[in-house]
Amino acid sequence: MARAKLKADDVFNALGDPTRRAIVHRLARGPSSVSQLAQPLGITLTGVRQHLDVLEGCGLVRTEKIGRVRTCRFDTRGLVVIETWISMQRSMWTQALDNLGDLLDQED
Amino acid sequence: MARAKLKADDVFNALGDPTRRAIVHRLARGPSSVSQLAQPLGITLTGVRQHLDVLEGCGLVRTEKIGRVRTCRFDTRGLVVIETWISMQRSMWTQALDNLGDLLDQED
DNA sequence: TCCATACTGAAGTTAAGGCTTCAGTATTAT
DNA sequence: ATAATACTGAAGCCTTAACTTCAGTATGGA
Repeated sequence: MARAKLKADDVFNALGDPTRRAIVHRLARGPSSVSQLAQPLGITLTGVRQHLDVLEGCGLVRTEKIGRVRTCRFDTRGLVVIETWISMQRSMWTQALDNLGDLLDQED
Repeated sequence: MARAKLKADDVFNALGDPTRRAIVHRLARGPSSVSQLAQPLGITLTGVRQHLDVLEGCGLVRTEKIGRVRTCRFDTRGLVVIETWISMQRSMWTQALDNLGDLLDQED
């Protein structure tokens, strides 16, 4: 099944949870199995699995199951999505400031 | 009262909510009163107020009350915080890939 | 002065989501 | 073949947080 279009909403929602942020942070340092992720987090494998679903769904993590081990990797696609969102807000804001400046220049 | 240090955790948490993202998006286009924010969102003033507290607390919005009107403005400080977090993860990931490459080169 | 506007704060409701347990399945090791 | 490992899925618990109502306060206009 092909992956649906990645949404900034979903990425922010995913990173809004501290445990998921910890997982991303961990995976940025290198790949890991589900068990390895679970251990330092102090939550069950099931809990980790649920977070991985969310993270995979928004392009922050990719996973691959080989044998009985699922290997999880950092995925930059999710980051790209929010980087785009952020620069969008920034440019709108700059634009708004410019417009205000123009108005002020026109005064008198 | 001075503002506490801004945390990436708080900014992501703030942007994890669709209504708050809508508020930020709106304010990036220019300042707005609380009432003006509430109207298109279809929630009460009180609801908006609560979101503004969160957004102000993490440096995504600044507000200023003049007379009976509170004017809300976009604030880029919050964005800077997460931009930093993002580039941190990216650089860790790049580093991890480099290390892997070195290991592979050493083989044989 | 009287009323409308613009917001604020405390308190309650409710739904979502983060986590668990438990009972599986599939894979690897002995 | 047996047992241990590594994970999965369904179901439920339970806290958090997004929202509301309602009863204010302060400001601005007629």
